Amino acid sequence: MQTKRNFSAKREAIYQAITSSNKHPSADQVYEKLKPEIPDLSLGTVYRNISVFKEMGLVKSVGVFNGQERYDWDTSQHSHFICTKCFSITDVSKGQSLIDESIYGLIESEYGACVQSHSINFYGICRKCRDV
Amino acid sequence: MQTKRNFSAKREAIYQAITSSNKHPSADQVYEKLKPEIPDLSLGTVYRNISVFKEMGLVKSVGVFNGQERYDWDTSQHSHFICTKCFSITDVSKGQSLIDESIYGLIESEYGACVQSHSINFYGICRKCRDV
DNA sequence: ATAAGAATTGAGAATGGTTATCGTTTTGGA
DNA sequence: TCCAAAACGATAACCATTCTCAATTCTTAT
Repeated sequence: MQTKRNFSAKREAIYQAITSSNKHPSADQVYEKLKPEIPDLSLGTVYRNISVFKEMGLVKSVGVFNGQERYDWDTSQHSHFICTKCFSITDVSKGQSLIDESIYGLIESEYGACVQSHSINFYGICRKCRDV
Repeated sequence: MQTKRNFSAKREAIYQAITSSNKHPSADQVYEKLKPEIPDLSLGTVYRNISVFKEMGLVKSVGVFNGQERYDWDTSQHSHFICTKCFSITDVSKGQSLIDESIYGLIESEYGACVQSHSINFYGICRKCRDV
């Protein structure tokens, strides 16, 4: 019954850093978070392993905000709220579908495209930034 | 009755390059498009003027795809289909709202955030790439 | 245990999109 | 015309990300 992943110590730490919160960190944020406990960690290693996670389907990109790509360990369909001031990202509408996916068929018939997924982002000012 | 913008020749050309199609070009695509007719155009000027357009509200960002920011002259609410192979961007659902904006209020009450806008992107393979 | 080969890593160089700098040119009033 | 502001080209700087490569660490068969 060996389902445990066979990750290297650093890969495991990077994966934990991403999955241990819902902050949707950038590569650099993962790096800064781990630096204290793993002083000999290289930023390149963080990027390299995030690429691995993406290929494995364990992690996906939320998008590029403020110049940095942000990552999400929750690959199920949900939306995000992005603060345009501090660029914090919050999960929204977990479990509920905000759009009727019959729109996929409409787009396919109108444009001849093959629609595979969609993303919905909300933008505004988060509570913290608003309370300043 | 002087509503004509007072754009410099190059600013006007850059604006025309963006508004004359629905391709949602990147800065570099604008530059390459104009280069033949304006040989002494600088890429920096393209970036500079797009920033001006953004500040004026004439143009907004569609997002960063394949490492390049893409721009849209149509600032009304609509969605986009992005081909994950060639990164072409197509307008979708012009005129129709795909989500119930009452969700704005729900997000605001649940997270204390101030929601100002949203974007919906569809991803897949466009007709051209599919027909290859 | 051990050796060979594969996978992983750190350090730093390279890349590429975007922004900033600066000296020059152009523009638009007074 | 004259002057200040705006816009420009060229290029350097910036910064997130990717790549390179030699060194290190795992795997696994023997």
